[in-house]
Amino acid sequence: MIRDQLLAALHAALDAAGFPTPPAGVELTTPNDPLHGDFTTNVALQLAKPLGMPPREVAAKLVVELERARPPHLDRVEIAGPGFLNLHLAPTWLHEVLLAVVASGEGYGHGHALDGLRINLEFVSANPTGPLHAGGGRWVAVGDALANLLATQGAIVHREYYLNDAGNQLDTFAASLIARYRGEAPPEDGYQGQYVVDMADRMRAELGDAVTEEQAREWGYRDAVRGLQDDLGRLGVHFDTWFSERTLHEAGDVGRALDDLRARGVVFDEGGATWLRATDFGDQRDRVLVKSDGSTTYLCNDIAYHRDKFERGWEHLVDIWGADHHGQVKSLQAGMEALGFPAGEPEVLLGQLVKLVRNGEQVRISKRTGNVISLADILDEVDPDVARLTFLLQGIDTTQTFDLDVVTAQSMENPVYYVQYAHARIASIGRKAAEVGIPRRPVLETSLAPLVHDRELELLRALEAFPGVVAEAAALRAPHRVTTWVRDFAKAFHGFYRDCRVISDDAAVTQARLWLAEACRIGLADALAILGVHAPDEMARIVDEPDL
RNA sequence: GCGCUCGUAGCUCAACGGAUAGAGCAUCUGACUACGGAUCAGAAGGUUGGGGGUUCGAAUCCCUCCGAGCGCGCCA
Repeated sequence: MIRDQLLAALHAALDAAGFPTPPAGVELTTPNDPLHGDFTTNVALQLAKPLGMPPREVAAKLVVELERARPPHLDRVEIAGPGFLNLHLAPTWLHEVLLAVVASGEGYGHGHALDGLRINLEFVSANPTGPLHAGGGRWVAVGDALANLLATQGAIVHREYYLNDAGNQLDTFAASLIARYRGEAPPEDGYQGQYVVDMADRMRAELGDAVTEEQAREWGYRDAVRGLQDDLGRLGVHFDTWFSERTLHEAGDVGRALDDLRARGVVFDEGGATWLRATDFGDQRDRVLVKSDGSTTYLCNDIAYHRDKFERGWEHLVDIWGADHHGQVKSLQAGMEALGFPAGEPEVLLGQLVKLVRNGEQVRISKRTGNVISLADILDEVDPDVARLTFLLQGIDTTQTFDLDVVTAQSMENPVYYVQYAHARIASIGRKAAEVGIPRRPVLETSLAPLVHDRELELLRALEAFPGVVAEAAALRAPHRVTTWVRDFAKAFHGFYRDCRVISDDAAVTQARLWLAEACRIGLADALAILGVHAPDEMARIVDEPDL
């Protein structure tokens, strides 16, 4: 595309002027301010020092060469500020962007950086001891969007949920459930939440009055998993694999992982326990794998689990964890490296937790103490699209403040509707055009020359930038960058809609703008698809209450 | 004490090492006989926690101090 052509022209200009290519390569970016041109490069600044020349002088020589070679669409080159080279292009280059968008359709913006890479993405993995809590929704939304994002770059992405169904959390939970079932208080360190009482009632309705502790354990586990799947279903998230920790033990995989580690000489016995030489692989201290009572630690099981992921054919592992688990990252990676897997596997994305606020005060959530605001509670009050986008508004490395009052009371003001409204408006324009008998002619028979308004060019510039935004968001594992782009893009569209009437008496302008609208629709739909948010063709009309 | 992640407008958050740090909300002022007003235009709002350093250029990288959250088990 145009970027490649301009880069080639820049390299040619460097050659012609007798300048070397900067070690970091030639950077060609789009300036924030349109007054600074369509593209800008800092090569002159990068070369000034090694060449021992003032940057503006370097730039001047490059301008001469560029004007001689004249890459396509180039209108003029300006030297600005300390030595930036600003390339101003004719609007025709943006018309080519429109054609590219329309030609790619729903796949516009996708890249190939991860072509064919088999990625296993594990996220959520909350214990099957109760419903997902409101803050857990963050990992649902972020994980699913990240999976979509990695897939746009050609990766084969597998969504996986790990069920800790073998540990003592489940024992504690079962003890709490049977206690409630018998009308007793749960153990002191058990699960105090009201939802356990509700579960006990359901269990009685289903299984009768003679439930044993073992039956309660199984029923409670199944019911909790069913509840998790319901919650995820309401957000439209589907996991390809629900991996049960039990099956790992039953298949003997934990033992095999240990055998592997022993064979590799990376463990030692001390104090009746078996230790991993984790410090040899960068961990702060060595770690216990087998306790003196013969049982394996969580770490040991987790190593076996991640080893299993590789054995199932996944080439790269990505885990999304809450930041409260960051202390385990190095240990797991040390264990995996000790097994001979590449350093840095699994790639762990640490997400800061969600701070829930209600009535201006922080709500501490704990399944144990029973202070639970569940994701389902949120979804009872707001649209799933609102919930998803709310969690996708910001990067995961900062704590998110989720104000329940604001999110519910101002649900209608959520940015998701602003974006969806832009999409619905485009569909509405299409309906209107059909209504007044103006069919859209084939794009290749349409002159795009009428598209010269600032609003129109702004939209096309944003569309041109979209593939880069997606590629970068994928590389940085930052789905919120797509959110930022689509909000800005919707804003640009609403401005265009206001200033540029699509359907008018001017047939040529109408045709060009119908195609521009279609390109915008594609951009909005592509971005929303990554975020897992619906792109509706129409929205319920809001009827304002008259002021009293 | 050690480690990880942070600190940006009143609030919630953006910003590839680039040019005058941007949005939304809240506040104030305006805009509909036309494709959906869930919209648009404008105003106001900042010493990017403080201080050093690297760089042509720092919110971004390095050091230090202050502050916040989280973690430092033969728990899971």
